[in-house]
Amino acid sequence: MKVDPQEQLRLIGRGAVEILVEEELLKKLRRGTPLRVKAGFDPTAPDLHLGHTVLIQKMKQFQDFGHEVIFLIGDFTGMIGDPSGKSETRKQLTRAEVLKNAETYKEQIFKILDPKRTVIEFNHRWMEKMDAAALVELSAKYTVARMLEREDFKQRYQKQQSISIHEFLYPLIQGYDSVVLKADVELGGTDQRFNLLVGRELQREYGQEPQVVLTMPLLEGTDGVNKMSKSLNNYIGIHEPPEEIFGKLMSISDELMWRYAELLSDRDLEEIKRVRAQVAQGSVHPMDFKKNLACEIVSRFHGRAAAESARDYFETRHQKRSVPKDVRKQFSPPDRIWICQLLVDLEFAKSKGEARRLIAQGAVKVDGKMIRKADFEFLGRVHRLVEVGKTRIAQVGSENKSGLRTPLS
RNA sequence: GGAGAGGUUCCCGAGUGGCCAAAGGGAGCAGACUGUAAAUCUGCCGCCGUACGGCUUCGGAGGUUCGAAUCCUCCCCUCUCCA
Repeated sequence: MKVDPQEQLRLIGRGAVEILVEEELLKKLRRGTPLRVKAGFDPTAPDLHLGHTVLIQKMKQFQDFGHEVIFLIGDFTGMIGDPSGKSETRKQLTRAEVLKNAETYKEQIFKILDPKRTVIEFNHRWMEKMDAAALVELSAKYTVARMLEREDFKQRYQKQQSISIHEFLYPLIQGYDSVVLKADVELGGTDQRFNLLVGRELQREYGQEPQVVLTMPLLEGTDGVNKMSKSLNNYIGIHEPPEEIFGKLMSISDELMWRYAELLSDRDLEEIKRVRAQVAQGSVHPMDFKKNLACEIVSRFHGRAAAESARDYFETRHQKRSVPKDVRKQFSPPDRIWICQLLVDLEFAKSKGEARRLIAQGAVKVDGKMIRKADFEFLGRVHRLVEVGKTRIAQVGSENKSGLRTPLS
């Protein structure tokens, strides 16, 4: 696809928080040769969630314009752990684990990116060979004062929290990656701003044309406050079953829904604005818009059909309050089993004590009837269905006798 | 090297010999209300087949005591100031 540089710039800028420096990007685009666009990812968390996709969609956009995308897995920097947020020293992954995670990444990113225009790199490739002298040379190119400019370091320093020397190496190495890869552009979340700018600085030091830095907003998690992350358990993973994604999207707040629409939807920004106004004046129900948004996102990763059936599932389960046709979680119970034990086995409760509490609170139903006493016994030959709260539901598998299982779609 | 402050349950944070499975807040879960929205209100929130009780937990290892998160010894870790 040949698109006029001006036009490319306009489209690339959409949704971006900032582009440093825009004129430089335009200049690079005008050269007409494919740009090398880099973005780094953590090797420890191969489960991509919607937050990651904001960035990956941007990479895809570059690809669509004919540029080359470098998906950099920071397996060497992973040893350090990016200090943004609270960092613990991470355990080092073995080569095998890294490769396994990389496979998972591939499987997931290629739902979005074009494999033919994507290069997957690992920074251990050059970092492992770097000797102490070279590292000293690299660290001589940056100063402590400048390091402490980084918001996160500054704060931790002020709050009297520890900062290890090796954490300073993180931005340095990430920047050095750009030198090695001769990146023209580096993409990242706004939290990466500092690191990306170090890359510019270092490229200059090494006599290269500095990369353009493009930052994307961080997507808030389902809580609407913190950035989406697995460890905060406020994430929606793209590998999750369609019903799960759909359900999670339906439970975000209306306010957050607009944010998601803006960052995740392909819809025109103007259109979103228009619907928002309609919702405000009451002519469109927010839930309808939310359902459509959920459909759009689910179908991106699972296809149209799956999205439709996820919608059906949602409607029967939560609006009609009945049991959907396809209950994902099926199991084969023994002839008789203590209900609390069963709830633990199904992972509906963490312990029998918790199961007991759930029952006491009226959260547990068997075949649609609320269980009131914790000594209830589930009879494999009689009972068919277990529910906990509104989202946890499992039924006795009709054919399957092989024990607990969670069939894929 | 010296002086001081500190490490508590998922997180923050009280607790300085028994009334402590440990205040309070947050997160989480359930219920009510709803549009499974948000907000709000209520309950739960270490484990054990429940009540009674038992077990494990307050950086680690020992010790004192009828009894320790709380006292003592050693060790590990973090922060500040001085050299």
